[in-house]
Amino acid sequence: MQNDIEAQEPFTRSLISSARMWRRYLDLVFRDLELSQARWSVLFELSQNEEVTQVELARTLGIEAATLVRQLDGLEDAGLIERRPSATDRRAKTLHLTKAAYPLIEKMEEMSATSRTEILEGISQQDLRIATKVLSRITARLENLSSGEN
Amino acid sequence: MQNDIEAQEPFTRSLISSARMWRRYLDLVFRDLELSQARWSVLFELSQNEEVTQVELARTLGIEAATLVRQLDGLEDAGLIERRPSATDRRAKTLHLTKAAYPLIEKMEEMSATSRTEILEGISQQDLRIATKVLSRITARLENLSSGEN
DNA sequence: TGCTAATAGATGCAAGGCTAATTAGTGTGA
DNA sequence: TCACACTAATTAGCCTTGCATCTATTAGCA
Repeated sequence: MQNDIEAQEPFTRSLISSARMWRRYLDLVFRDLELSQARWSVLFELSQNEEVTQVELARTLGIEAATLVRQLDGLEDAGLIERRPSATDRRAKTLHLTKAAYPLIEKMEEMSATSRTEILEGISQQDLRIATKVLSRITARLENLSSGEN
Repeated sequence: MQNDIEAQEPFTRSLISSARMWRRYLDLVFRDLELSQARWSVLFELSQNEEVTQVELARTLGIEAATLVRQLDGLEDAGLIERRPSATDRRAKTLHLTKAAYPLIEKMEEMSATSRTEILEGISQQDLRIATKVLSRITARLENLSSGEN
């Protein structure tokens, strides 16, 4: 079934290092805006789906809730988001973008799309679709593995 | 040419988060050996290609030389590698595995292969090959972009 | 009802990554 | 040959992430 195990090793290396390099490149691109890739992804996710709680947001981002706390602290200090007490659960807080966030998000989305196109240039839509499918599957699998048998 | 730009966004997200999760999983798997994914990848690369200098190794790993320094410090403290002065350039040092490293590398390679198979289970060789190709291409592209236009 | 489990958010600490700056050594062009 | 630019390794300081732990609150069950 897995008779081509050798082919798997380069995959891991490419995955981890390309992700790191991509992140680094985005940090560079966003530098003038004083925001990192990490914070940008929080803002972007919120713009797609506001009013969520921190745990929910952390889950969709695939990071720990504790990690998110710091990003939110920074974004709140920068006046880009607000935490409001949840109406239904006094432990929880819901997250909201401020007015200041919208133009920034728009600009970052542009910059991010531009570099994406730049980086993915020359890769066929077909291949990209397959690669995306493979990566999603891996994410799902790792989610199971990490939580399941802990 | 890029008439399906929308399809690119999910790719970035999947890439960055699957890489993060994969790394986390490997850290967990290696925990008993007191080594992390980061250090393991240094050892593995050295086992493929010994006698290189730090800059060279950093380049093949896709990390900054400054980042590598700390990994090497740790590996040297653990008695797994040695830094020796280069014969041809007094600024440079060449890297070497110690005898203690080999059995450890073998064991880690096994563990790493096992989890790889586990994670990639159910993905066709064909798709995996395409995904690998896409990732390598991205790595190459990012290398150009980051160095080229500073 | 009242005790115990689980959950939401926050905090402390360590690892890994990056950039900027420092030190030592090479190389090159006038 | 000598001054200046470049390169190899290192250090310091910052950000992102993770795990472990804590507090407050909720929810489940006896």
